[in-house]
Amino acid sequence: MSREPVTRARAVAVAIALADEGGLSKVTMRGVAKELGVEAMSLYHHVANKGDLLDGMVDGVFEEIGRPPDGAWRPAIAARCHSMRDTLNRHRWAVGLLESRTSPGDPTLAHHESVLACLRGAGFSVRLAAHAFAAIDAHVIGFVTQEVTLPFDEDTDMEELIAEILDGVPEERYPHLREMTVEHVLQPGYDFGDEFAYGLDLVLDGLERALADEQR
Amino acid sequence: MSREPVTRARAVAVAIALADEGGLSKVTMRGVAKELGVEAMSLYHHVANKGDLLDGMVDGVFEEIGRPPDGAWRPAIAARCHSMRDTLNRHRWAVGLLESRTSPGDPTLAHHESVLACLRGAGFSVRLAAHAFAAIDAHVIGFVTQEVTLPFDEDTDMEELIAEILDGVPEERYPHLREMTVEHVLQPGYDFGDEFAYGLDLVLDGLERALADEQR
DNA sequence: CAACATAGCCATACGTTGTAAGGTTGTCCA
DNA sequence: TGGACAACCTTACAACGTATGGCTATGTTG
Repeated sequence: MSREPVTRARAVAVAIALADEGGLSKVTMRGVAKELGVEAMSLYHHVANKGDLLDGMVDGVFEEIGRPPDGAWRPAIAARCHSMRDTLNRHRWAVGLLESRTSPGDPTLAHHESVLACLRGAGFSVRLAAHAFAAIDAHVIGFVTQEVTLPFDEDTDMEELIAEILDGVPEERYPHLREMTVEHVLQPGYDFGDEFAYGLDLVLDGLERALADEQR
Repeated sequence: MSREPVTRARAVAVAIALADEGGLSKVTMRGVAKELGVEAMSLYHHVANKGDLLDGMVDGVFEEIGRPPDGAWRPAIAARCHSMRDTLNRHRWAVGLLESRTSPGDPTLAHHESVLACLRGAGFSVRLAAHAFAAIDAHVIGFVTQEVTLPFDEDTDMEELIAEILDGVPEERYPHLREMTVEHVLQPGYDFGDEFAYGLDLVLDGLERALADEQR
């Protein structure tokens, strides 16, 4: 394919592209190598093993996530959370990797550092910043996990999907699930993605209050 | 190993046990079969394919999660969230499966039904119940995802781990990360798990307020 | 009782995976 | 000129999911 020399960065970039278009299962040493115009074993001169390649992909994703901009902490954090959600949705395979790879590289650490800096700079104590950090990322990661599990393939036949869903959710057995599906989820204009901002506000509201308490 | 006839339920149970002790990668058709005293292909008379087996594992996990008990909604929901966290921690492979398997079985649907029933029974409107449902599970799933990624293997040499961490988090490059590690995380008595309740309260506080608003 | 269907299990085989071990080629410096 | 080194390749292996096609008990039916 290409003729530039192989590098770790190029291998990671190709792996990300492959995963984007065909899921994580498309990321094989042979597949990445072929895309680079090279044989599988040649990759081992640039990455230690497949795990190392996956670690690189995680770092690549974190590099894409916008850091909290300057200014008041709340809009700054909200912006980076929305950016994180967008990025993780653009790379649907990434949420899964987050929890299997446990050796963060520099881009990942640097991103976390920037979030922490934003909070501490806004007057959060170390303790409250720790609370905030965990709660905020839990919401983002958890929400995207739910989002990625939804049975939408971006272009699915809605009629058909609806029939299928209602078929799998019989009235008698799951009355409340059914009620929510029919009266809310299937209503025109409903978008599960909107729940993201709602939940995020819940968390940020609480943190705002906690910060005020702390500074009282 | 065993001589009772193979069933889907037994296969799923063995798969869960294997995953618990050695991670998801120990779950192979051959491995599960051997544990049942049978050859790999025999499993296909009881599960459609490996994906079906994994779906069964997810359902098995949801069966283990306690449903919201009777009584006031807030303690009920909190109890089921703590139960969910405990269960997902007992089966560390499960969070990863949640987001890759998209065809919930009856135990999974029934569990969600029970949560929804709790909220609706407490007076949540359909719309607010939808907000709550998404926000609550986002927190639980997201938090456990973070938890599972932590570099603790339940019995790791702390001294060594600390040195390793501090080595990977140089003062100059990640001052806030360093500060948090040294002044907070590495302090005696610190337990990341405690952040779970804090974040959950943030979410539940917000929902309580929203419910009050709604009923005003 | 004989004939046959079915359920449950197994043997063999194929293509794909990660990667160990070692071989080839080309470039650059002593 | 020679020799080190980097980049790449070839071959090979064990383990994976599963398609295909058996085998063998048990039970059902004429």
